Amino acid sequence: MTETPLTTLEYALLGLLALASMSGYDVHRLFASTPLAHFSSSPGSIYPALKRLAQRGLVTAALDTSTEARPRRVYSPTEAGLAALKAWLHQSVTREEVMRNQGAIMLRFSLAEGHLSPQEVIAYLAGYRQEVMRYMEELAHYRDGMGDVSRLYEWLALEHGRRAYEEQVRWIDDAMAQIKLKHRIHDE
Amino acid sequence: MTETPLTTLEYALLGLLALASMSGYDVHRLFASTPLAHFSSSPGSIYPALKRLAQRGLVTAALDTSTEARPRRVYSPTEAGLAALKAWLHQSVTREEVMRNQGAIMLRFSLAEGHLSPQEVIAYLAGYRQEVMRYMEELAHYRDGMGDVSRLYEWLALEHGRRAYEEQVRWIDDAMAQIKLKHRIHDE
DNA sequence: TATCCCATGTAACGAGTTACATGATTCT
DNA sequence: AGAATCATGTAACTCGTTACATGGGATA
Repeated sequence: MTETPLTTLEYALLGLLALASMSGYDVHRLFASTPLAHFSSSPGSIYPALKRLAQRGLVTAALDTSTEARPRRVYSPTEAGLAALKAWLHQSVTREEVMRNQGAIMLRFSLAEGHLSPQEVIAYLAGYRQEVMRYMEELAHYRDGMGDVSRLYEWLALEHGRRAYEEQVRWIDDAMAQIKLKHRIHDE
Repeated sequence: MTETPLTTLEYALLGLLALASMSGYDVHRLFASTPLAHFSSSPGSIYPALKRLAQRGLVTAALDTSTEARPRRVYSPTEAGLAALKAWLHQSVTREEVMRNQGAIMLRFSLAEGHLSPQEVIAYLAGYRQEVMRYMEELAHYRDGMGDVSRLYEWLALEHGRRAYEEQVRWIDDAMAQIKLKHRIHDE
């Protein structure tokens, strides 16, 4: 097998279609109107991605020839598609993602509804927190090696990054608390 | 002319070479060791990018045949290269960048040293602040339209974004204060 | 002797962007 | 009547990623 993994966009599409079957144009409108995950709404990215998913057998297209001038292709995930989505949602946050693919981390989180149990989501966030903390230590170590603050702008840029990660940890803590509250989960 | 703009990576290279002439391998080591701007350190991205810059006449390569086994190609920016860098550094932050290219914003800031006056950097940050505020208003508007908090994870994800932008504003304010302090610039 | 690091590159591939194309329907 | 919107797609292009190639010097 050794199947190549899907792109972030493909997983996003899979997650959306799991929420509700829709056409490529529906996806386009969603991406154009939603500020959440910032994917491009260009047809040149969406339609080919849907096609790829269909070729892999992860989604099926139902032709809606009812009222429309052009037949709308309404996509739904297949069993294999749902399985792939779930497998992806179960992946814990990696250091790599913390550094350069923060979008994927939040995408998995926001698509977890209905696929992961509250306990699993909390475990996911706990892993996320750990990776952020680990990376922040590394950043601090690097900054210590920097020594003088001769180049102010560079130092401030580093501080910018550090603060962003700090804020992430605060958010994680609050998010975990809210999820626990909603589902009446207690520590220990 | 209608020259196509450079990629973020190419501007980063130009900015680094303006700080100090170096070879592709030096860049590789820098990218591999520095957590700052997270570019890939793979040779497949760096060497072709340097080549493109050379073809455009923005950098020149000096062959260092002194002691090395293989001749090192040490790159330096040309006059045209420095001009292109400066033009880029003078670009103010756009809404587009705030949404999906935050890295470029900070890259320009951290490379401004020696190219922009403190006043210009402060103006840059002020523009940055304005765009973030504007975008945050849009986010708030969108969230109000969301209404119920039935889908907790989606709501929390949105909150994550909002907080990140809030933190950015706080950082901008602190950064501006520090720069003003250092250069003894007073308001009004 | 063998393996790692220096230092350069190339080749294949994939995915996203931009721009274009089509044609019906609804708004002005 | 003309413009914008719905709804689909394709083609060219560019850039970055991965993997491979080379070959000398240093290290074990």
